[in-house]
Amino acid sequence: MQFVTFIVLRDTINWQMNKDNLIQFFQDVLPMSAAKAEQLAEKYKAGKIARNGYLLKQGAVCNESHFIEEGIMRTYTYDVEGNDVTTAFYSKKMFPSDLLSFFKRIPSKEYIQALTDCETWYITYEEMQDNFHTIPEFREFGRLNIINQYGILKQRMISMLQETAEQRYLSLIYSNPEVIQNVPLKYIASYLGITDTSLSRIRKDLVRK
Amino acid sequence: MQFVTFIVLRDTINWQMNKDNLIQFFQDVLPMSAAKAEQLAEKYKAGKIARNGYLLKQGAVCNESHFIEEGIMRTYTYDVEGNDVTTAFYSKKMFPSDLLSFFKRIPSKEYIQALTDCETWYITYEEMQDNFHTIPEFREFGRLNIINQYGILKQRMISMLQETAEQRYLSLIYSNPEVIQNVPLKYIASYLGITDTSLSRIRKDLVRK
DNA sequence: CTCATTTCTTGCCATTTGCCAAGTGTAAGC
DNA sequence: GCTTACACTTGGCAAATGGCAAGAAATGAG
Repeated sequence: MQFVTFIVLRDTINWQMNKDNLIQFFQDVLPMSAAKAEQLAEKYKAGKIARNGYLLKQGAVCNESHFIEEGIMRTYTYDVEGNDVTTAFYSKKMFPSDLLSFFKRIPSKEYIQALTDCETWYITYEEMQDNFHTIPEFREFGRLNIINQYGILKQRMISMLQETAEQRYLSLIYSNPEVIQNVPLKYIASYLGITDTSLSRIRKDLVRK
Repeated sequence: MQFVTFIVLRDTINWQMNKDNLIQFFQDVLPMSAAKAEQLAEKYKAGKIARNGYLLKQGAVCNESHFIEEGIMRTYTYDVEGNDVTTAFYSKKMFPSDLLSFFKRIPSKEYIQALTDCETWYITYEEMQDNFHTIPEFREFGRLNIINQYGILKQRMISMLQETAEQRYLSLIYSNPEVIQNVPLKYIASYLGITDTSLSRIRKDLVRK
């Protein structure tokens, strides 16, 4: 319903997404002038993925790097028993992508799925390579962005080592409240490394406290 | 004892480490001629860290990128309760480093400690930056190496999500048998995300099987 | 609106793991 | 040799989590 309203507005007043979030993101990752950030942003095109659609499927080579303007996505794979395992959630201003597949040009092991209707800014691998070669700031941004992704992943791994499922759940609420509102509990549970049954109990206990 | 013998050899017959492992590593990460790989390897210097010594301490900026020729290291931090949490083990042909600290020039949150006497090849941040600017293959190697580290970390996180502690222990034995032989059980346990008591029991059960 | 499906909760019981403490074995220093 | 750490194992019990199944609640399709 919300999305329908949005479409109407779009058609009626010729609304279009602006790149402010993207531009700001460049500047947050790597200090640069607004003009330079706008120059980088110009390379990105608008994309849309409908709810339950896929940005990437297992076996395909990830060929686009997306920045989420609006919506929520998740990445997941299947474990040896065939269970669906959510490895990450992405919302506004995040970069859903299989870096390994994208940069090494190898088939991805995971799916990237839209959990709500999504709008993104994206650039293809070839375009990114071109820009890497011709714009030093782009190259540097790309490198720092990978490092940041690495840092996020590392933090997540440490939290798996040393925090209880309840603490991890609270951290997720704090860092990504949108996800809690919009995502089925079973996905959140597998992201936390527990079953949906256990997560349901954890939530019950939290209400009591 | 082994190490003492080694020193004697070194002094007696003027033995010196050769860079074959390092050269091979460059070629494994990024296809290139042997001559080019040797050129990159020339930039690296020999380093030694004695058992229980530190390659990096919390609060310091990681300023060297090491490749392990011989020995075992671990990275660890302290959690909120002050417990020592091992986040990774490194042995031959691996890259112990805090990438986040190294590339973003920020204080590290972790310690990198030698668990045995170690020999490495290393390069400083400044040297690496110079080489990035002047040798395209070095830049490309650096980027792919980061991506590979990201892939390793991701695989480890997925294993935390979907495997039991026993499976993770067996995987570690398979992938890094040296570690099992040389590292106190408590470090291995915290790496696996369990207590040393639990790991001891898991080992007992494995013997029975 | 109705029906079917999915999502979420709950109870029961088994398994895993944690916590604490005692005990054994081993290596290093005096 | 003796003592002192340290590493590892083991037992007992508590807490966390999983597996299974039933049922309630919410959602979606027609």
